[in-house]
Amino acid sequence: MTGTERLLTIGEFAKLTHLPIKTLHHYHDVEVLVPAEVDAQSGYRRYSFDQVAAAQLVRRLRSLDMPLPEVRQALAAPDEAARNQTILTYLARVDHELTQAQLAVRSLRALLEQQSYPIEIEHRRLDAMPAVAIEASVERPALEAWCARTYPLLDAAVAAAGAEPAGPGGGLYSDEFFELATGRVVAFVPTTTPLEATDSVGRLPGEAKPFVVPAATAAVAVHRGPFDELDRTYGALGRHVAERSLVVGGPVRERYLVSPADTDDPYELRTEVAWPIDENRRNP
Amino acid sequence: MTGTERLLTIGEFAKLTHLPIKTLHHYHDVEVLVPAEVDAQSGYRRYSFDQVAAAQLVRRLRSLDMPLPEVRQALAAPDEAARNQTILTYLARVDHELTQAQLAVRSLRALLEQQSYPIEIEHRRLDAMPAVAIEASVERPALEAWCARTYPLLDAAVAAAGAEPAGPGGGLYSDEFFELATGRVVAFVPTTTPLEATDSVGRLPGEAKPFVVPAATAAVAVHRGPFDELDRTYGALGRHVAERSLVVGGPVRERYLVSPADTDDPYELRTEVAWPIDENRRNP
DNA sequence: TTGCTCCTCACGTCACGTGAGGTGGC
DNA sequence: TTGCTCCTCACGTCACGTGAGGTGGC
Repeated sequence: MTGTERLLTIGEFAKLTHLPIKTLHHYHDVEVLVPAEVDAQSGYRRYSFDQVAAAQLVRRLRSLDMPLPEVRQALAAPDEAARNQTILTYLARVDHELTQAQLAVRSLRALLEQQSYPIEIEHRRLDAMPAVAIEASVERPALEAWCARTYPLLDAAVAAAGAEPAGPGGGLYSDEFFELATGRVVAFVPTTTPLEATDSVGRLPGEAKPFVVPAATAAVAVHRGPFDELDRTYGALGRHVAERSLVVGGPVRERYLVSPADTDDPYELRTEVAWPIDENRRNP
Repeated sequence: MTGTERLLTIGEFAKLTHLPIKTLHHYHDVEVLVPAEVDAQSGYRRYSFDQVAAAQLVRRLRSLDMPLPEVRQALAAPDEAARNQTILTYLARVDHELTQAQLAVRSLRALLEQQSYPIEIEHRRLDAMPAVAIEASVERPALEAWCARTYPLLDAAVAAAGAEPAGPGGGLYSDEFFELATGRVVAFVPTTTPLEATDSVGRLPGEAKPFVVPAATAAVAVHRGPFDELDRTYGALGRHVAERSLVVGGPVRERYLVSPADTDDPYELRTEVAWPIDENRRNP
């Protein structure tokens, strides 16, 4: 019996942690779980008992699909409080995604049972609107989080300018956003009067800028329900436009009549989708 | 205006369905969504309006992580009823997994908050037990489903033999099962008396065979809670055994004192884990 | 005619899993 | 000494994503 604790072979460690050997190899490669000791001659990995707890944590985090780089960071946290904070933040994200997924299941069941409402489309003249806007290149999966950050900034900018919002916020979506899954998005909040560009320090904080949502004629429909069902409304609008050989006249715009800021129930959401058309031209 | 409906370019189709062009390419490659028409000269893909609904279904199924081969099968179903059945079956699976994931989140939160109970280990002599058993090579992720199928078969076999179960069912788990994530598993249900091998037709239905769970001395602990937290108990047992330089004497065995057949709440589950040890030998 | 859209092909990514072929340890 | 455990290395998998380099369509 020496003072040094017994070390475990990779096979023993696998049995204790319920992590397959090949997975442990991988975690060594990417430095998520580095063995306490590696035999210089044979290359045999040896793990300490103290690594069992870490390995079990990795297994749990991976079962919740935390990416390995994030797992590595969590394990490398300076103290337990910091580590727990990282993990709890991630768990909040997972919680939210699980709720979304459950809604998606419900939604798909409803779709299969033909419970979906008919989509009504009308043509409407949209007047130009003064607004405050933030523009960015956004990746599709990050859109929701981006909006959650951006609209409060816009509201703050409107308030800071001493103005009033003139209606619900909205967004313009470039074609690339849909075709390449990443592209320009303009988020705007309309104002009663046009704002001037920053003429005194702090007038429009952050990236917010005065903006005019251009006038347009558009095919318009109101989408009811969660954002990830928007494809149904887009499909109906696109079909409507294409069947009539109408020419698209600019980026699609959405207005958030009932937004996530107004309700927690995705089925209460109301989104106006406007598909601008060029009245002076037709497709052959 | 001809009788043929207008077809959509891939860009238009992407916009309507919210599927990126690159993803549509991939779905063409693997024949999940084959364009209605492909221009022989240019290779340009053309999609029909009728494909929009299918594409939206694919998007929804993929957002729920249905593998593409399954998506293809669902779309290829002979009629709508068959298609819906396939999808609903999958949705039930997803529902279950989402619930499990939510439990995993809760469990991890509890772990971080140190809410875990202490694990008590005792050494115990386990007598040999007559039983009925089914043996198979099982992959780790499929274990739960395999057990759900197998134990009812064993119960039926015991009943068919006119015998009585002599206690809760259990399993023997080979080392490869843990180390390679796939290996031999024996599921058994103990019987009051030894059964004879099939001596009349139908005596022991299916793959069920008479079996004797060998006697052993073991370090034993009772695990409380969901199966995917079993690594905690395995870690404690493994540490206990290794620290005392005990030699492992055969496959780990579990007994399902309170099993999923008895409760729907994973926190009510009780699993006895026995780690056999060889009393006549010691590690150096 | 000029952009713009679309094309193919090869390679990258993420987290492993799957052998092949070979060596170390009790 | 014989298995058994463990090793590395290269390649495969799944569902795309990322350029490079090039052509078609209005």
